[in-house]
This record gives sequence, structure tokens and C-alpha cells, in this order.
Amino acid sequence: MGSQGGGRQPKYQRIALELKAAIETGEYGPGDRLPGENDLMAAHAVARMTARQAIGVLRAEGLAEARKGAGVFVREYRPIRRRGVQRLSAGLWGEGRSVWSMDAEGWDLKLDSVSVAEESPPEAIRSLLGLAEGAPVCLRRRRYALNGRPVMLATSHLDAGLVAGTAITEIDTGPGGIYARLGEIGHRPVRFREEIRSRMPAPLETDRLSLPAGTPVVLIRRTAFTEEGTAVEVNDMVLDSSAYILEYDFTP
Amino acid sequence: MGSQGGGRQPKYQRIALELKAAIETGEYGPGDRLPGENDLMAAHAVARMTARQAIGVLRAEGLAEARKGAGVFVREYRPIRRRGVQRLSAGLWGEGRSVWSMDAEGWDLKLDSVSVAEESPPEAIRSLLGLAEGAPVCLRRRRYALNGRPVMLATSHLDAGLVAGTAITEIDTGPGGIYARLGEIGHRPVRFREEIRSRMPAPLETDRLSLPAGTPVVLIRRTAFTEEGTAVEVNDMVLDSSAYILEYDFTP
DNA sequence: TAGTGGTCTAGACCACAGT
DNA sequence: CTGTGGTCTAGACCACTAT
Repeated sequence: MGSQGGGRQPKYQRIALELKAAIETGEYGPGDRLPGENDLMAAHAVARMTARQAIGVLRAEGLAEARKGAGVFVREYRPIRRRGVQRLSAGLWGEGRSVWSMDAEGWDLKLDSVSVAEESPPEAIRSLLGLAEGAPVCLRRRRYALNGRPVMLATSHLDAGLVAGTAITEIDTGPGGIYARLGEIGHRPVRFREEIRSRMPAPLETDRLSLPAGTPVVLIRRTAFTEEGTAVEVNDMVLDSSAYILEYDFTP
Repeated sequence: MGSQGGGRQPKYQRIALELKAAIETGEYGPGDRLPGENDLMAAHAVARMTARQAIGVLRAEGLAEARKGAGVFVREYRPIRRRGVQRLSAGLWGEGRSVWSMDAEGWDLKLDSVSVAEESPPEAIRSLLGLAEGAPVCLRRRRYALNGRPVMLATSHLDAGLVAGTAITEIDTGPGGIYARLGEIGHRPVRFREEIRSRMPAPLETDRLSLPAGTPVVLIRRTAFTEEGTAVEVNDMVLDSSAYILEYDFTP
């Protein structure tokens, strides 16, 4: 028949809409198997590519997930609540506890992999840290996993000269982490700025976070300032958007 | 030839990668026209559907935008900086200025459409506002546009009983907006909470924000509390993620 | 009108999962 | 094994844009 055939809206959209409605009414719950390509071809008398396209709509909206050789399944959404302000209270990281242990109340969020390096920073970060051109930064790359599933990548940038000789350049930064160590050398962070963006992930992020198609990432750039107003750390984070709700409390 | 043919990675991914590299090196700048389906078919000796798939990768990542009958073009990214804390300083909205006028420094962000209604709220919002079951809320739906392009939808929910008879139920809330009017009736908001999520847009959001494929939305739910700790307003916002950077400053 | 992207067909081979 | 989704082909008609 070529093009649209019967209705005025594309077949694949009609099929996608029908599937979405079935999910919304609870006919298919989180984790349930949806009709696959062959089912849709038979049920709607369309070609494989058309059935695929319908499924593609749900995938792009993050509603469904295709597992090769197994089928198409309804996605689940159970985010962690990340409190932007309280979690950085000095009382918490000042003595012992990691900044991250509060992230997932009762859940099992843990450090998955760490690497430390010294590199030449991108211009934007270099100028934030107030470093001279060509000055190296200490880079701490980390990945966090929730119940075994990776949910966040974090990369901290610090003046390499400033932190040389401290535990910040070690894999294990010790009790209280980076901020406690910075305090010990007279650069205790007291003020923070978090900048938030969102976009679709780059292939490398898709890979490192095992993201299914249709899941955006949230980017947080946190800059930590000392009492004097100097930026001592820039932490670039990449979050699986389906894993997080960010919360900020403030009294302007 | 069937399946993968030459290399070990799919043809469409190789083609997509090549296009992305060309964008990254600046060969194609923002707004430039990219090779279209026909160009890619000729250049790589592939079928139309394969060329389409390659372009689909760039669209899904938000890098390119297809305009029917015209071609495929490199997307632009020029976000507004939205300061979460300072923008709510009472000094700003206390006398006259709108909370929103600060959003876009020098840009032309303006209210695009407003509607006011009284409805029965969803359970989550009803309980946030501490209302009895079945109690109605005053709903203010607004859309904001930046240089004519819609970038945000906002829906405020307030206790209908509380705001009855005030300008909050009018299209024009008067100088200082909702928060100034709440102050006048003894419910001045002093504390705010913003919760942030991100996901792919629903079709209705895609439509109202004119979003190209591959653009996530950012959801902000702001709850405004009085000195007594009562929630007086819940504002649900839907932002075009490519139009915004959110900024939060705090001293924990 | 010529060219573009949007949609669609009816086949095909492959890698992978569980059935 | 069978069935699944992933990839690919070589055609086709349509609506839309720009000339």
C-alpha cells in the first residue's frame, strides 16, 4: 500500500500509542514483557520495520527496553533522592563519614572504581580553579553503583600543586574524603555551587553507565569554594537520570 | 549482502561516528546542513534505511535536527542560566519585579500564555499542600518563551480556599506576582525546596515545547513554605533541557 | 518542479537468549 | 533448538521545502 494507508496518523504511531495506553492502564507493569516485533506484525498486519519503529517510540521515551533474544520489556523507575545541601554539611564529612553514604537511604550505593591521574585540564576548568596556563590538575575519576548497577560517574579536578603529598593523590583519601584533607591543609571548602544540565548521553557514557536507549543523563558541575572565595575543587558528575531525584532546599 | 558486511561494528554506527567527528572538528558548525539521506547512500553505498539509521543516531543524541523537505542540520546549544537561590530573594519579587525577569540576562524571556482554573489535584500534590481529600486547588498554567521559542511550562498549585478573592485567581497577579500576594494575606513564603528530575518528554510536552527529537526535559517541582513550615504553593515546571543550565549556590 | 525527509513493504542473515 | 531483537537491502509513494 505504501505510505500511511488507513488513518491520517502514521501506523507506527498508532501502534506505539496503543502500547503506551496499555502500560498506563496497568495492563503491563514494570518489568513485564510487551508484544514483540513478530506479535505486532501479526496483530496489525505491518512489516517488520514498521513494528520496530513503533517499539522505537517507546524506547526513545524511556518507557520500554529491548533485550536481544529475549523481548521488549516495560522499564522501571525508582530514583534515589540526592539532597544537594544537607549532604555537604561539614558535620557529616568533617569526621569520618563519606559525603556519599547518605545518598541512598538504606540502599547500597557504593564506590565501584577509582582512578587518580595528573593531567592538563580543559580550559574551562583551569580558569575556574584560577590556574596558570599549562598547570596540571589532579584528576580523581570514580564510578558509583546502586545495588550493582552503575548510576554515576564523577571526576574531581584539583590544583595538582596544592594537593601534592596529601592523601588526595592516593586511591584512598582517608576518613572524610577530599574535603577533610583540604581542610587539613588550610583550604576547607565552605561554599558550593552546583550547575545542572541534562542531555542525551554520549556513547562512552552510555557504555560506562550501561544506559538503555531513551535515558538522558544529568550533568552536575560542583565547584567548592574556600572562605576566601577561591575555587579548590571542580567535580563533574554524570548521572543516570532514571536513578536520581536531586533536591535543593534554600531560604533565599 | 545482509547484516554487518565489512567491519565489525554496524555500518550505520560507522557513518554516524564519521558525522559526529566532522561536527566535532568544526567541519560543520551549528545550523549547518549535514549530508542528507541521499548523500550518505551515495557516499557509503548503503540503502536508504541504513542512511536514515545513521542520521537517527545523531538525532537521538540531540546533535542534529531533520527538517522535512529541507535537510539535516547541526543543532545549536545556547542555554539560559537559571539561578535557583538568588532569583527567589524577597528583595527582588518583594516590590514589583517578576521572579522570572532575571532568568535570561539580557535575553527576551517572556510569558507566552496563562490560564487559571480550579481543579481537583493529584494525590501527591494534595498531600504536599496538606489539603483534605477532594479539596480543590487553584491551578495557574503558564508558558514561557525565549526569543519566541517556548522553553518552559509551569503549573502552580495553591489551596483554592486560601487564595480565593486574591489576584492569584486572576490572569494578572499584579506586581511581585503570586508570592507578593501570598505575603499580603499572611502566608509569605520564606523557604523553598526544588526537586529535579530529567526524562524524555511525553508527546504532549514535545508538542507544547516544540522539542526536536533527542531533547530531554528537566522537571522541577518547587514547593514554597511559610515561616510556620506550611507548604503554600507547589510549582511543577517542565524545561527544555537544551535551553537551561540550573545553578544552585549554598553554604551548608 | 526537483529534492528532501517521512513512511512503508517484503524479503534476508546474524548474534543471542531461553522457550 | 526456536524465537528474539539487530541489521540490511532495494525498491515505493507521500508531504513538504525551496527554487
